[in-house]
Formats: sequence, C-alpha cells, structure tokens
Amino acid sequence: MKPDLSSKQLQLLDTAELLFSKKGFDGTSVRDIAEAAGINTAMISYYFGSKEKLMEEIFERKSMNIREKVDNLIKDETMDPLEKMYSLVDTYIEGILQRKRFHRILLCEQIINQNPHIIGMMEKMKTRNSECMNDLIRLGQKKGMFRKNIDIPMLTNTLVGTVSHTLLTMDFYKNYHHLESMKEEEFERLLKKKLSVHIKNIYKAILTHEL
Amino acid sequence: MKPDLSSKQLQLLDTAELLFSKKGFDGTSVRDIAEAAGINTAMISYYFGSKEKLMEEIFERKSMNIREKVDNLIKDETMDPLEKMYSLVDTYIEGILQRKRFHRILLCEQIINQNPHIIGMMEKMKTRNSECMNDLIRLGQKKGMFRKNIDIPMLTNTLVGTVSHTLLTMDFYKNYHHLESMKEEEFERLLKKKLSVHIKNIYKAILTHEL
Amino acid sequence: MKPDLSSKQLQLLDTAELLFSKKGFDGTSVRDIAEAAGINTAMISYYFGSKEKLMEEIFERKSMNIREKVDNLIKDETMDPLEKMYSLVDTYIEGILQRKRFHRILLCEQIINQNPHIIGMMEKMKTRNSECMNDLIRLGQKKGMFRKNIDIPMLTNTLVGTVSHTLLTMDFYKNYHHLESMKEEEFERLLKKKLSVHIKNIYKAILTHEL
Amino acid sequence: MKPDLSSKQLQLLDTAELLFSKKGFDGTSVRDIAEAAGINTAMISYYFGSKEKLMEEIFERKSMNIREKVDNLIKDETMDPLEKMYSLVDTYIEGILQRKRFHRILLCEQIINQNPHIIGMMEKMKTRNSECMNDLIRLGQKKGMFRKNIDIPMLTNTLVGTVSHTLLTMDFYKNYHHLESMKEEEFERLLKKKLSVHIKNIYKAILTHEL
DNA sequence: GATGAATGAGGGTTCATTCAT
DNA sequence: GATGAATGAACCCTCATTCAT
Repeated sequence: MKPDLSSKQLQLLDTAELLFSKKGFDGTSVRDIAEAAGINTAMISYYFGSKEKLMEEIFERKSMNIREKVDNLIKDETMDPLEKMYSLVDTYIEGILQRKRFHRILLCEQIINQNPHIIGMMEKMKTRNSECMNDLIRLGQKKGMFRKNIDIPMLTNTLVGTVSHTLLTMDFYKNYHHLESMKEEEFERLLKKKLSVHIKNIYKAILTHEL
Repeated sequence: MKPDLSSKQLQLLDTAELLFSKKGFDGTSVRDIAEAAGINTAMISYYFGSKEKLMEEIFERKSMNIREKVDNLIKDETMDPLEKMYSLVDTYIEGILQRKRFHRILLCEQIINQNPHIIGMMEKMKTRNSECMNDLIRLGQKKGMFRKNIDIPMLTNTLVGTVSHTLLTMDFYKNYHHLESMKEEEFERLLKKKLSVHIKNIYKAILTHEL
Repeated sequence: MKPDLSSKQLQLLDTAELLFSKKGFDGTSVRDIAEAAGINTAMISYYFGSKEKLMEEIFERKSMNIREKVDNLIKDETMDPLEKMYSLVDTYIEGILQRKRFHRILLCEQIINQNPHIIGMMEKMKTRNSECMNDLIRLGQKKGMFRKNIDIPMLTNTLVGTVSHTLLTMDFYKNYHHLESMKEEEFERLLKKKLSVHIKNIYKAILTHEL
Repeated sequence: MKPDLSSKQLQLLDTAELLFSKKGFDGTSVRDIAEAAGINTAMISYYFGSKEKLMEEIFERKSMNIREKVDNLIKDETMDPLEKMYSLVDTYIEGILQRKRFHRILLCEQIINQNPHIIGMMEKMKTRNSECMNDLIRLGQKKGMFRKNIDIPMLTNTLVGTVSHTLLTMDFYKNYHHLESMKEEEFERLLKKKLSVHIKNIYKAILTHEL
C-alpha cells in the first residue's frame, strides 16, 4: 500500500479534484491548484512527481469498488435477487452522487483519454463492475426470477448513464421542478430518492418476467 | 442566416471537431488543428476570429433541434402516443450516434463550461428539448394512454444518459459481446437496434399503465 | 515631382497621420488604418509599397519649409530685423499648431528614429531651419540691432521646444486656466496669441541689447 | 513601499529603459529586452507581470519629484525669489539631463498615451510640478520682485520645452558648434551650462520688471 | 523537507505583406 | 487597377517543471 499522505497533500488532492471537475485537467494549471490550496507551485511536482501523477492519485483514491459490496449481497440469504439488485442500484446512485466532483472528472476523462495509466484504471473498473453486475444477474436468472436474454451492459449503461446525466443536469432539474429555494442537502436527498425509485422501476421491468 | 462557409472552412471545422472530441478543447492547440487540416495556423483566427469562436461555430452547426420533428409527430394522426414517443426515441438515438464526435464534445462541455456563449446554447437546447418531451407526454396523458405523475426530466435523463453512456463505452460493449471482428458500420447498426429496443421497453414500462 | 495622389490615397494619408499621431507608428497597424479609412488592408502596400513608405510620404508632404518665407523676410525692406524675427516666430507657431498631428509624430520620430529615409529628412529639415534662423539673426547683428554672441541653436530650441511642449500639454493648459467650456477653435486662437506674445518677449530680451 | 528589486531586476529595468528610449515601447519586444539583458524571455512577465507593468515600474522609479526641493527653497531665507527660481531651473535641467533616456520615453508617452496607469502618473506629475512652480512664483510676486500677470504654465513650457528639445537635438547642436571631438561628459557639462544661462536669462526677463 | 527563482517550450493571436484573381 | 484570401514570422504571455538553496 501507498504511504499515507500528509494533510497538506490531502488538501492538495482535494483542491485539484475540485478544479479539475470545474475546468478540466488541461484547463487547470498547477498554478491554479497551488494558489487555491495556498501552497507553493513547486510542491505539486515535489509531492506527486507531476500534474499527471496528481490526477492518477485522485483516480487511485476515488475510484469506486463495488466488488466487496456485491460479494456480500450474493452471500446474503435474506434478500431475493431483485432486492439485491435494488441494493446495488442504490449503492451506485449513492456512490456517484457522493463523489460528484470525481464522477464529473471521470466522465470527461472517458472521452479525453490520453494518460495510459488512467485509461488502464478506467478499463479495469469497467471490467470489474461489469463482472459484478453479471454475477448478480446470473444469480437472479439461476433462481428463475430474472428473464434470460438480458443485455447486461446495456442495463448498466442505463443505470450509470441515467445517474451521470442527472448529475450533469442537476441545476436544470432543480429549476424545472421549481426547487430553487430548497437547500442543497435536501435537494440531493430528493434527487437520490427520485433516481432510486425511477431506476428500480426500470430494473424491475427489464429484469423480471412482468414485461 | 450565416454566410455559407468555404470548403476549407468546413474542413477546418471538421478537423477541429475531431480533435476536440479526442483531446478536449484545452487539450487541442490551434497548431494541432492547423497541422491536421494542412493549413496555416493563422487561418483559424482569420476564419473564425478565435479558437473559442471556432468551437462556438461547431456548436452552432451541430446542435440537434428536434422541435420540428416533434411538431410533425404531434400533428400526425396515424400514430398513437406511444408510437410517437418511440419515434422520438429513435430520433434521439439516431441523432446522437450520427454526431458521435460532437456529442462527446458536448458531454465534456457540460462539465467544463467556461464560455458563456456555449453555456447559453446548451441551456437553450436543454429547455427546448425538455419542452418537446413535455408536449409529447402531455399528449399521451390527455389521450389517457400515459400515466399521470411522470417525472419527465428523469425520463429524458434515462434516454440521453443511456445513449451517452453507451457512446462512452462502445468499445467495451463490442468486446463484451465478442464483436471485435464486426465492421464499424454494422456494429453501429446493431448498437442502434439494441439501444432502440432497450429504451423503448423502458419507456413503455414507465409511460403506460402496465407497470 | 511626384505624381498627384488620388483622393483615396490622400484620405489614407490623412487617416494614417491621425492614427500615427495618437498611437505611434509601431502602435498603429495597417489594419487599423485601412479600417478607419474604410478601405482594403492590402491597399496600403499596394498604394505606398509599405507601411514605412506611407510614413515617409506623410513626412514628404507635411514637413515645414520656411526657406522661402525667410528669403522674403530678408528681402523685405519695410520691417526691421526684430519685426522680421517676430514674423518668423509667428510662422513657426502657426506652422506647428496647424500641423498638430504631424508635429506630434515628428516629436516621437525624433526619438524613435529607425527609418534612415526619415532620419535624413529630419536632419535636412533641422539644417535648413537652422540656416534660416542664422540668416535672419546675422542680418540683425549686421544692422547692429541684435547682440553678438547669440547661441542660435539654443534660441531655436526655445522657440520650437516651447511650442512643442505647449502642444503636448494643451489639455493641461486648458484646465489650468479653466477654459474647459471654450470652443476648440477659439482656444487655439488664444493659445497662438499667448505663445506669440510669450516667445516674442523672450526673443526680444535675448536678441536685443536691452537685456 | 515596494519591495526592493534584485540586481537582475534592476538590470532588466535599465535595459528596458534603454531600448524603450531608442525604439519606443511598441517598437521594443520583450525578446529584444531579454536578449539585451542576457536573460530568459519569460522573466519579464515573471518579474513584472507584463511588458506594460515593466514600463510602469520604470515610470514609478524615474519620475522626477521636485516637491521637496521646492519646499526647501521656499523655506530658505538666504536666497531672494529670483535666485530660488534659478535654483529650480538648474534642478530641472539637471534632472532631465541626468535622466535623458527616461525623459525621451516620457516625451513619446505624452503623445502615445494608451496605458491608463501611466497617463495617471503623468497627469499627477504635471499637476504637482505646476503647483511647485506656482508656489515659487507667488512668493516672488508677494515680495514684489516678480511681475503680476505671469502665464505660469507657459513659462514652465519654455523651461521644459527648451530642455526637451535640446535633448532631442543634442547631436545637431554638437555638430553646429563643431564639438564632435569633445568627450560626451564634457559636452554634457557644457550643455548644462549653456542651458542654465540661457533659461535663467529668459526667466529673469519674463519674471522681473526689467522687461 | 521545502521553496522561490528560473527556464525552454509552447500557448493563442496579430502582424505587414503577397498572391491569385 | 484593385481586392479578398492566405501566409510565415513575430507578438506577449503562461505552461509544467527543475534548479539552487
């Protein structure tokens, strides 16, 4: 494991994540980051080696891993497969909305992918998450509760895509429902709830025989 | 209307769109664009005024407008509301996949939005598309075919989000289904078909009373 | 003699003179001039050969030549030497204030002199004017009206320097005497009168034995 | 007060002042300055922020302030008003000739004034110097030694204008008096003496009742 | 370990001029 | 004769990084 980072380094990571999420990697200069963090510009190269490695460190620390969660779900004998899938859906929604800034960066980097190390991490993440989804759906199919012939990646795309696009259009959504005065926190809870119900409805419809 | 652009200008726009979609706006230098297009660096400022205005011109020309399409759908008396919605879904899928490069740029710019002119265009587009979706769903509700209490923006998020995320993970999808040898064109047709069926299923489930 | 210039060329010269006098030669681009004159940018090179030659043409046309005036003064038998000198002083004041824009350019170019052709013209002008001044003063000395041992260049410096510096600080002078409401034309007449009296007083004091 | 500048920064300022005085602000590129100073081009922005701010720094450091000098003159009880004025004249001559390069820049910038900060500094300087001149002349008038009805700005114009124009035509003056072989230093001493006598004569004539 | 100074490369843009028509 | 298109050079400035301390 990596050595623990100092508080200064952590603050630097946080500041960088914020700026990258607002202005993109190329649109953010190390000067911007250093100034916003109140430290010397040279520290970024000094602490992380380079601007690129700083980004990698952010990915290293913020990438979501659902493997353990899914393993526990599979072992769990108190929930039926649909309930397990619902739980995974909530985990995704929760995970993305809690890492809003990082997820915005991730969205950009999936397009502007130049750094091989980061490409690798994203590839690995996709594969891992895909396997998890597979495992959970195969389980439901084995138990006869889920339909056969499910296009699993497409189903994942709807989950991640809906949450991502909601993340991109949050402000619009807020205005649409005239919730401008609602507090940020409360709005986010509302959003989670709405997303949760919405996507679970979709999953139930697609996965079970009731379609 | 704007004066028509020369073929050189059009080629420049195309080259820029390609590079922006691969490396992002900030990651692409005017020298990159000029070299790739085989023209003089100064031509970009000469033709478009600035790198930013070049980007704006791309937005101006590639932004999708579904208003007319939706108006025609509403007037059409041969289709029922669900069929009309299906048609709109296909229009979206078609529209996004036909403008893959622009849509990737759009995704990034929704996050890294610094240019007020482009922010404005995106805002207007969201509003317009939202209105279109509204009109079509209200119609179905009036005819008693669609449920009340539909969170329309959320439904749009699923449509656009699913297509967008499919666009971002196309290669992964190809590998997952072992379609590496399939020709690009054919694969894209397949993707469109899959997306179409998948999203229509979702829309049917969410919109109609059969849920 | 040079061939006469077309009205377009003359307008171009005038526009250029105005801009050069406000922003300097290097601070004025051919685009600036062409736009201000409402003609095509390429015309400047086309008409004059280059931006430098355009400047030379301005010098060619606006440089003040007092030779003829002085010759007539010398021949004149109705004025005494001091009156003649007074007349020359007025000619200078008149000449500079009537060519305000050109004289401002001239002041700059005496410092930032890179163009050999223009340096040559300025040198010739200084020599010629100096000879004129000499001729007139020698005349007064011969007639016993002017003192010997007059530092003629220094006297010229006071004449030209005072008028030039007044030109540079016109606005300040206007404010100082609270003449902000005075019309431009009237103010200029006032300025000429003040300068005339002031410098004639100085010349009388320096030239004649009354000191 | 500003933090003291390093010797490199001072050398840069000096080099810049030299080049600006020979080729003007717009005619001098930051590359020119950096090369002449033997430093990296980026250092100019690094040290001063921009080429414009470098110019402002030169103005900040070289602008002449005669306030203190004049205050001391006013308090002095050993000199009569004319002697005080003579002293001020010498201070001006000395100040300008010692800052030959800066004064040439100043002359240009009074015409080509685009930078608001520098315009402000020049305006302030004019006002301050005008007040000083006022104070000293009022004193002489109060003591009955100077005439009433003196156009003070015009008198200042003669002082500054004569010195400035002498500065612009130094070389011509040298040739006129056949002093080509004279050493630079000695010539300058001569010039100062000539200017001093010349302008004092003028001031005496204009200020006192002997006219 | 930490930092201000300094760097070479490259950023977008504007320049005066020339070319093809 | 006159012009819009096009050019290569140069503009000032910012970049991420390294160096000396």
